[in-house]
Amino acid sequence: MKRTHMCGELTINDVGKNVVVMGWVQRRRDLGGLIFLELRDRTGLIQIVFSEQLSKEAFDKAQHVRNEYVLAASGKVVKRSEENVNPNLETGNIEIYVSEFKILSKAETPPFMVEDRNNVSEAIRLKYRYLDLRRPSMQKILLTRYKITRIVRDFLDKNGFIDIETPLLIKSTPEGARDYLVPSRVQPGKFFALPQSPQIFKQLLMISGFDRYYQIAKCLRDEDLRADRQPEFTQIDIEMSFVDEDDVISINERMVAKIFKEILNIDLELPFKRISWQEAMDRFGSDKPDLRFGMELKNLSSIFVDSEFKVFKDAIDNGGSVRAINVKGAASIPRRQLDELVEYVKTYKAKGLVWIQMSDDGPKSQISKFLKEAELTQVLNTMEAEKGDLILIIADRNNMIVYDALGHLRLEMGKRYNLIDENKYEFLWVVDFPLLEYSEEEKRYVAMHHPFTAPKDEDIEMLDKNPGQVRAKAYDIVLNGMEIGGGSIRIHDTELQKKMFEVLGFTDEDAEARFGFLLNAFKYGAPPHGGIAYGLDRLTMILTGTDNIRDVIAFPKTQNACDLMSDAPSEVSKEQLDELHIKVNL
RNA sequence: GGCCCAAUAGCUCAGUUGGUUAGAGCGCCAGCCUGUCACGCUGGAGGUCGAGGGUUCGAGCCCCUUUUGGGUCGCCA
Repeated sequence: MKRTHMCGELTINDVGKNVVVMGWVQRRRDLGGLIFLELRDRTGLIQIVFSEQLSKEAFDKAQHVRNEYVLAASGKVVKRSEENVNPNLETGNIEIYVSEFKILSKAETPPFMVEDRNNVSEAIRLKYRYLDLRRPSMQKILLTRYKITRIVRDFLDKNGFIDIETPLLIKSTPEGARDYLVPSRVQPGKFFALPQSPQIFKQLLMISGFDRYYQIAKCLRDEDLRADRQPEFTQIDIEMSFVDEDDVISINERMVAKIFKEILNIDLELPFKRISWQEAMDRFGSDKPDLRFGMELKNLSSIFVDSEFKVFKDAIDNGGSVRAINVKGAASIPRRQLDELVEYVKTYKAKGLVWIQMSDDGPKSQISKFLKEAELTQVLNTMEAEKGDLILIIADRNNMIVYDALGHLRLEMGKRYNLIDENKYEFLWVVDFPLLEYSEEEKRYVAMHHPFTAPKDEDIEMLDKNPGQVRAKAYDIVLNGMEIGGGSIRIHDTELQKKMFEVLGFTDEDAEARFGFLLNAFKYGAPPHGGIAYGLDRLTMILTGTDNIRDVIAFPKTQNACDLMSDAPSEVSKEQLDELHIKVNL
């Protein structure tokens, strides 16, 4: 028997045809003298019918068929009578009268039913991932993922980009995330790293003159996992020569618009909004603001410069600030929930949270007695507070803590009060990131993006005296509060790159040992270049409406970075270790 | 590394203040059933209550440790 049709593709137009379908048994309904099976393939379901009249042999065999058996069934497509139509099934107006069929493969009773309404725990799903992936919703997600990459390849191809592979076994450059290491058998005691991204190689390809490059590239980072983070993930990696920020941004906007048009049939308005990193932090307390709702941060510092309320004044005097959000209509929040919010902001290192409830009897706050009448009035004016509102204030000596805590609080309150329209797609570019940030841990400046990001021309002179103030030619593309991609114009000048390494605290020897090959390459004529990389997994999450990165990856890892299906990672034999000259020290 | 949540039948869950033989739905097995479509009816099998220790006359339930899964902070150039 040769398959003639896919199950879900049969229609009323096929009535009368003799067809052969193949697939898995979704469900069996045995009425005694009549057996209905639903047969499933990736296109959908079709009901196939067995009875003694149609074929005694087939009917007898069908008695023994169970769920998830793999069948080939041959028979005639028949229109169902009016009263037997199943409106819940795509193919519900037809069925196949089976004259002959073959069990291609038997199946044990699966640990869970292969159906979307089944609410099976993720651990079980991951252990039997091949069964989980039979479910239509999972098939749809992976199909969408495939469509996205196809659109991307199409678009980039038409715009002159070339897909070039870069190596997986590369030099470890201990800057950034923790590397996955691979021991070298040939060179005892030495290790490769798996790439955190193809960053340096794509820059070298620009120096090689390929002009426009892309790759759907696996990236590996040995860091802890999150709902949107896997150790092994995929980037849409792009690099272009002879471009500035606007060039990169505009071609990417067109690509993203094409993806949204073809996947969701949504026409995005171009160009996307652009705001500076500073503005994003000031207004939203985040470098990836969710623009689907307001509740913007307001700076109250000027009100409290001479305040008698120590907490606020102290924050301001020490270079910090006092900022707040207004949660409209939340004044009647119970005390217990306010206490929870205090705990919530503490997870972001805020020391406390001041609230003002705009109750019917006027403003109520736990710090009322510390506030002067004029201060309160100014706060309420600035916050445009009305009866029924809840003002939440955070002060700290460290502005980043104020931003971070209040930014997360804004998101949390947006969620709690249902202010987020799930059908909206709010894009923006966040630009003018700081080039460097000071690391308390390492007591030095570290690159905010990566050490190859170019500073803005007008800020280069500050590199020596005021490195924290230098802005970068960097841009992130943000959608609904998620960073879906980021990139920059790169340094293409040996001297500037050396300068950058110097600011990062590398000695010449360090820089030479780690990145000497790149510095060398710059010597032989490097074009100005820049690019971007998207998180394909996160993009797919948004386009499929999932909030869990494991759902958009066929075979993902658990929070402990394990594969529950294959049981990786696992121990290896002594022989394998010996060959690699590795001794395990537990 | 820290904090929080969860773990009881194949799956999803209930299980009262610590008290008789741990339940339900789905699934599974058997029988009946010719228009079902989450078929129906009848009957049946199925449990190391994640693991280890403790308290107690008595532990699914309380305490400690631990494992696994999830969320999160740190971390993620």
